[in-house]
Amino acid sequence: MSTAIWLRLPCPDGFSPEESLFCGQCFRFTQEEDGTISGAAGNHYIALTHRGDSLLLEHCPEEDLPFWENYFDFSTDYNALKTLFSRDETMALACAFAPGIRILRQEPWEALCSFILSQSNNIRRISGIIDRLCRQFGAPIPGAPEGICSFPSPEILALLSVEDLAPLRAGFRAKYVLDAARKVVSGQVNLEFAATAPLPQAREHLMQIYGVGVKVADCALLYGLHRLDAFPIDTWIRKALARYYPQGFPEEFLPWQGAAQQFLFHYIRLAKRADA
DNA sequence: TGCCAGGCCGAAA
DNA sequence: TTTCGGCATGGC
Repeated sequence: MSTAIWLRLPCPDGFSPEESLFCGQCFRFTQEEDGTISGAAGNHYIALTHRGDSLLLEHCPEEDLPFWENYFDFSTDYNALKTLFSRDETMALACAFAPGIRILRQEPWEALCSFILSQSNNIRRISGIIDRLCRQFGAPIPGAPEGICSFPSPEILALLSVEDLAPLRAGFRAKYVLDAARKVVSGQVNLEFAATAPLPQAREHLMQIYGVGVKVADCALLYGLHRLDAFPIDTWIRKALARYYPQGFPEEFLPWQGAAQQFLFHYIRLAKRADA
């Protein structure tokens, strides 16, 4: 019988791993009945339990702690953001619904690829496709349970064909992933440029990829490059904007409208408020 | 069983 | 410029 080695990672007041990991911004985590959450980001694996003001990390190498601190964006003051957002009535409800949400700092390629696969798809199936993608073309993560693999690099995917991706059952999205991988590897698409360019140029740059439109580009910018000014508008957000913000989303949220969108998305989608 | 999903592309009007 | 069908697949 093995003895678990636990590391304690203090977390900011109000942070919720459940709300952050299961609000539709990443697709590689699951939760057991006992509350344990496990999953992978990039080539890092984690199994965690939330206890008070800390995360208890099982079998986590100490050198991984900075990665997860950064991943959960512990350095950003979300209480200040929620205070700002809550000046608006609907956003106040959204922030109260899941106050523990944080915008995860995902790896740029992984986020881009994941949201290419997300289009016209549901979260459950997206998770399945990404799981098969990692198992097929990623590498085993040291210390992780068998079958938990890293997210495959664009260099690996760029060499594959649509036929190679058939086992993923990604449908028409497979050719989009390959085009993205090839353009990233060739340098035609530069994710570092997208991180710093003005939002319109960053969008346009990513939209060179076949199968990447405004929505997917903004998801890559928000979730992969932590550009909180990017504003992914999907079906739910479109409904919410039409219903609650016919005059447009509050301008004062502009620099952080992507973060605001995440609270709203989760609230509208789960509370079904758009049709209420 | 049928609807629809964190969209996008390309043709037609 | 706007509208709309098609695209693959499988949760619910």
